[in-house]
Amino acid sequence: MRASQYFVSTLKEAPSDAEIASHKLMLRAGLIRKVAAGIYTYMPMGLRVIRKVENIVREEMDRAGAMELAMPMVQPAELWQETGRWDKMGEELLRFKDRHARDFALQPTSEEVVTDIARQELKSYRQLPKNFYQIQTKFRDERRPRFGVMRGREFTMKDAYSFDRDVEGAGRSYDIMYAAYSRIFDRLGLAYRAVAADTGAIGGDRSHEFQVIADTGEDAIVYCPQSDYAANIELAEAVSLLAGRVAPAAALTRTPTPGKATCADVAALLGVPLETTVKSLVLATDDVDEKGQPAGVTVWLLLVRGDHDLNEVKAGKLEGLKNGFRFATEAEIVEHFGCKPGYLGPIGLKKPVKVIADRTVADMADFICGANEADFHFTGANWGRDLPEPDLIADLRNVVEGDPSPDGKGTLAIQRGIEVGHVFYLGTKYSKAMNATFLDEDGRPKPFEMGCYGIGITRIPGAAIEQNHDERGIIWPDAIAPFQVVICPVGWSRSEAVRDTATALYETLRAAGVDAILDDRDERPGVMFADWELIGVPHRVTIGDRGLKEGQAEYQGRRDAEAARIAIDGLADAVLARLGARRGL
RNA sequence: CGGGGUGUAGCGCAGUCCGGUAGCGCGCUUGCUUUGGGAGCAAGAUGUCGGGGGUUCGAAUCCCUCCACCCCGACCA
Repeated sequence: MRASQYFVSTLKEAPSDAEIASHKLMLRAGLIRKVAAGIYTYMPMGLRVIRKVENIVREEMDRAGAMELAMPMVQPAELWQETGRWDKMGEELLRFKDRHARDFALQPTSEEVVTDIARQELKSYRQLPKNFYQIQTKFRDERRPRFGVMRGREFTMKDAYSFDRDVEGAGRSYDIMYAAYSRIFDRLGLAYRAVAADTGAIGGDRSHEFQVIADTGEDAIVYCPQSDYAANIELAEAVSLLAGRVAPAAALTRTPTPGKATCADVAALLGVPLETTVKSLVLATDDVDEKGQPAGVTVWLLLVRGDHDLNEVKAGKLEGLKNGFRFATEAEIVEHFGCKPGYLGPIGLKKPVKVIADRTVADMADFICGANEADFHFTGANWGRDLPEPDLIADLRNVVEGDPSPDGKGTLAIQRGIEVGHVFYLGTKYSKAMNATFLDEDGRPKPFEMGCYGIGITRIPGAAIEQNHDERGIIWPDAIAPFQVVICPVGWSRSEAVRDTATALYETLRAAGVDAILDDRDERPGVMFADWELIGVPHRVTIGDRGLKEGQAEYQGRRDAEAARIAIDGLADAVLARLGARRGL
């Protein structure tokens, strides 16, 4: 490609609505242009990156035995009504009517359509397993699109759906996809981690997220450097930090703590470690009777250690809370505790509440908690002696750096990550809802065991940039760079020798199958260097009269501090060798 | 959806408080000079001041209203 015939559109300053590095750099490098909130045009330079990502994904999906198809972006309401998602999904599902006033939706995912295909096409266990995938535009009408392509409304996703005859088969399909995803992210050249994830409303026990490691990631991922344990923060199991409860050593004492409403303030006032305090969180559930009518409110007191945070996902899985909970109102709190928030605790309740203690809290002795009286806390509180044992002991908190790994093999570390892939065992949720069955060996119809597997294609460039950039711009991994190498001739219009040498190198690289771009725009070197460093091309060859006089050109890797000199004699081979080293050839 | 903020040239911004008919930098066009890290000089082009309504002799500026976009939060099979 010759730059003069291509479209290079860089900006010195980023539009003010861009916040994070990847968004700013993608706009500045001319990869994307915004059309509306969360909706972007992929400019030629950006589309090259997307295509390279797609091709790697496609190759590995095909290698894993999946088959590509393309399902419609516009899907009829009828299919979505079969699974109930037409009504259950929120406004992320963009619904609209056609000219005949029939209801349609823009697909955010395609379980319904693919399950419909399966029930029509897959009649026998002999046809199983099957895995269908597509690389298709998705639409989710996010309440708040942000971060450019990281959380857009329109985006491209690779979504795959496996169909198996039984749970074991579905497990094999899942493992095949897990392995394919690992190959994909290896080839993309990104630092990533596969972590166990919460299975959400669908249930089941198999779900992994593929997270690209980046400090700016939205997700917290937990892993154990000493073992293969890895999970996202919602799921990561927090064990008790205490070996067991020790005997009480202190007397229960009502202690004045005027104006100290937080655990940190109380600990500071009393000159004790934060780890000796207990934090009280009050939740409420709205009960219903057999007829579904409102039947009062149950108030729950959740206790975590002062330095820990409540994990709402874990709380939401507990008996009594799993049908939905909310934070209690101040009126409900006063009614049950006789006190406003800030000095709440499990001792001296006005009305009964359900007490759930985190595992660590349940093992604590001589702890500090609110006295249910403004400006007072109890010190020296002990289970059994000063208050009844909790109604339930559960894992309620987020793990923190340094916690013991739940597999007992070391201590946990935490990194930030950007979710770019997700593999998920679905079971028969959709096949049962849509009556999608096949005839098994025994001649009986059985619902398909399904799995779904997504990769956020358009999110990957953003994640790659978050992970790999510097003050000058993007630093693409070779596999997804818009161009592998740029040739920068200094003095294109005034030196025939430069022109000839640069063109010869370009032709040779192209003939060797290298994705090279020749910057024949006749720009000054500073402009060329700044543009290609911003765009993030990983390799650069500079050719100028100054070097030619000495029979030399220059090579500089995007991460290199300085350029290296290369003899003109054998230039193409030397460049190919450097590209090969990075390409692993 | 709750809270906060911003809309002025392709991009970044000033001007708004205190009303007088729109400006700066970058980019763009032309010419000359320059030529290894975003060149210099000169001459130019580019605006429904987000839309609508109102007040006023006069509105980017004051008032009302609608819209778009951004940030924080909530939400995110």
